[in-house]
Amino acid sequence: MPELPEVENVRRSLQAAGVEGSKVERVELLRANLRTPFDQRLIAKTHGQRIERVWRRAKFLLFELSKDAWISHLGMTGSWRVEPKRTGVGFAALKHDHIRVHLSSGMVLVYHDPRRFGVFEAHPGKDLVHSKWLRGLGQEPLESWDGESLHASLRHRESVIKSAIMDQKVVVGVGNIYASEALFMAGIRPTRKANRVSREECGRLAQAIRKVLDKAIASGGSTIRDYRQADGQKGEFQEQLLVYGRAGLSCRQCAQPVKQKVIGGRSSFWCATCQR
DNA sequence: CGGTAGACCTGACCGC
DNA sequence: TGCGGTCAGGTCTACC
Repeated sequence: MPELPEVENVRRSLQAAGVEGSKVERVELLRANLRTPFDQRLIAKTHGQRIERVWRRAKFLLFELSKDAWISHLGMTGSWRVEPKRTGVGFAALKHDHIRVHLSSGMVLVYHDPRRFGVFEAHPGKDLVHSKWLRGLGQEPLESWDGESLHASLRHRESVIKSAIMDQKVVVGVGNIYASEALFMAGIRPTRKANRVSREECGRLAQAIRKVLDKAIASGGSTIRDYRQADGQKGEFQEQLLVYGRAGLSCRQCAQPVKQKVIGGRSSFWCATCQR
């Protein structure tokens, strides 16, 4: 489900719900694992700590606590939802709710994930740079990153450009939807070899990546099926998609039918006229 | 090292 | 109504 814009909107909606500054009473685990087994002892050690800051690195949500930290990844279908303080009977757990974080304010943060490709891990100490999940990640596209930097990473790449920009070592946050979108915006075919994308084209592509991610963040992300912000709101960027999911429909730029094919195992969309 | 197929998991949808 | 096949926003691993 979630690429950078979706994760960023979850982060903002958690922030808006007042999660930062609240105290963790208890993390209730409704099963033993997601993609990886929970370390119950490490998680229990975070009871009583305050959530100081919720931030994001790549597609990871990071909860910085008083002493330790939690790392959360939403995989394909993960979501966090905020259940407000409730007097009397609480909320019933839904199918696929796996984690309930009880805050002392009475608020409950619920992690829901049907396919369980997500990750939830407590990390001892606040210094997350050594976490195995974050090690080796490339640069944040919305910070100091540009076409030069992209060009340098792609120069010796033999893979196709679409796979390359989805590689989190090259640049983080771009997934299957925004890869197709950015390549369309830059006029580059997804099947082109990465090392055949010129410096100028890398400039346009880096710009396109930044632009599409920015716009998607501003629209609350793309809700294709599961994705929700923590307050339950859907995103709206799916209305503005140029090629993703539009196979056979006419290109918004030239009216030719949009093409679709599996590239690197993922469904990919492009316009053969507008993209070279 | 780089590249790619397969694995992980559930649910929705389509054709028979 | 049921069954089998396909597909889905991500990443790890095994293998060449």
